[in-house]
Amino acid sequence: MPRLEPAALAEETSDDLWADHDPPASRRLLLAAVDSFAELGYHGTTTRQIAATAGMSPAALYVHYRTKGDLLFQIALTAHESVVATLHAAMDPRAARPARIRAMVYAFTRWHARHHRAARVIQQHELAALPADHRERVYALRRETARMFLDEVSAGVAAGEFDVPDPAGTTRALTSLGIDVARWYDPAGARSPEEIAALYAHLALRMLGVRPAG
Amino acid sequence: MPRLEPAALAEETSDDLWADHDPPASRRLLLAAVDSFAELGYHGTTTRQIAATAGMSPAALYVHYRTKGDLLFQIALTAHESVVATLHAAMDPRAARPARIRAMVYAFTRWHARHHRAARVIQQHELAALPADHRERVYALRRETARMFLDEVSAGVAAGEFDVPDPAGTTRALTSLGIDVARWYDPAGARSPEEIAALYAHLALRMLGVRPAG
DNA sequence: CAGTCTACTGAGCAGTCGCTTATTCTCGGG
DNA sequence: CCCGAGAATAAGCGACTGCTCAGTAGACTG
Repeated sequence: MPRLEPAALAEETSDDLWADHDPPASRRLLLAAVDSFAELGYHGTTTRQIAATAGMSPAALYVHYRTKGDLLFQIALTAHESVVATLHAAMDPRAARPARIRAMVYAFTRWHARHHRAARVIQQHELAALPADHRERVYALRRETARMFLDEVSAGVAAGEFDVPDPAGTTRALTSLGIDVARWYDPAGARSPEEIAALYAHLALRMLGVRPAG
Repeated sequence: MPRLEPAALAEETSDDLWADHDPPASRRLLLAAVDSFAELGYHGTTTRQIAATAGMSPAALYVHYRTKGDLLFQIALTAHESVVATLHAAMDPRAARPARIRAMVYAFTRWHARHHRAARVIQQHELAALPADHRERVYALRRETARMFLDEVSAGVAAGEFDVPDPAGTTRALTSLGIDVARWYDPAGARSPEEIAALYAHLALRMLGVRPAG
């Protein structure tokens, strides 16, 4: 099991995705929406539920958000931007290749465990409920994430540091592994986000054909 | 890239999950429901949509199914039973360990690509819409699937054939990888279910620390 | 040809949905 | 003390939801 530098990786990005969301009432609505969307789905959640969870009347939601879909868009945009920021922060340009991709997988996986509620909302197929232009903004961030992983893997293959017959497919598997953590992760479960992330970073290096150097 | 025996693996289970569902009208409703649930989610789908897709009046649905939730249950049960059957068929008791787990990952992954619509329905968190006893029957099948993989990995570790520091976590990763295929798989995409399955079987062996024997 | 059964439909009920509107509350500044 | 402005509410609109039910069409029985 590879050792990671927990201190260096721990706090690149804020723990609370919605920390800088003001005013407080608007933030409470967002939090309520994330929880409810994650558990019951976008269509399974009513605006009345969200408002009630936030301790407000049904109409209060429309003081802060134009529509229910607008709430979903705010969640999706914030979450995807956070993923991209987390990845950028994890990529130390001075680090060697295996260490860098390890840090990326670690950060990516840990993000999906920590923010599993938000991650569930955006990975369920309910982004289809968004208007096309909003959906496209989210997809652009998603493509950026995929590209960061693929560039790193491809460069490693070109440099002979990775042994990967199918870089695109393997990269897809790498990211898929991290994303799916949000589906099954249980805060009451045995493993912490950091333990899962460390395991997955280790598995990623194996998938890339990196011999365990020590 | 390991070679798999496509002939031996290809047709253990029927291609059509709903083949033995009679009468035809009931089957058409099921198919319509799977498509619609997969695309719009359980709560995002209306009984009128399902009936219309099946070419019937809204009330016709209730001739064949007690409730909308009953439709979801039939889908979930059929799909999960198919997964278990597919896995059992893939486990050749005479095969050596690495070949057996490779065949399991191959079959499991290919199932999730082939039946990505059904897989999406049952993996979205909408099984929560089922009554507790029905949900429990589905979860039992899911536990059986997980146990089959864990038993195989554990036995391989005990026999010294696999090099796995964390068998439970690695097994979870193995299955998670296959399940998540249903989320991103696109029939119009570059890779066939068989190609994805072969890649994932290969990656699984790497994750288990099996040296590429040839 | 009368009687029976089954698959199916048209019409609609009671309740809920997202969202709007008119009104009241709250509170800092003059 | 009153005022203006944004935050929040009560009430409710029109559309739609899952589901029901009385009734129809058509194939089978005797």
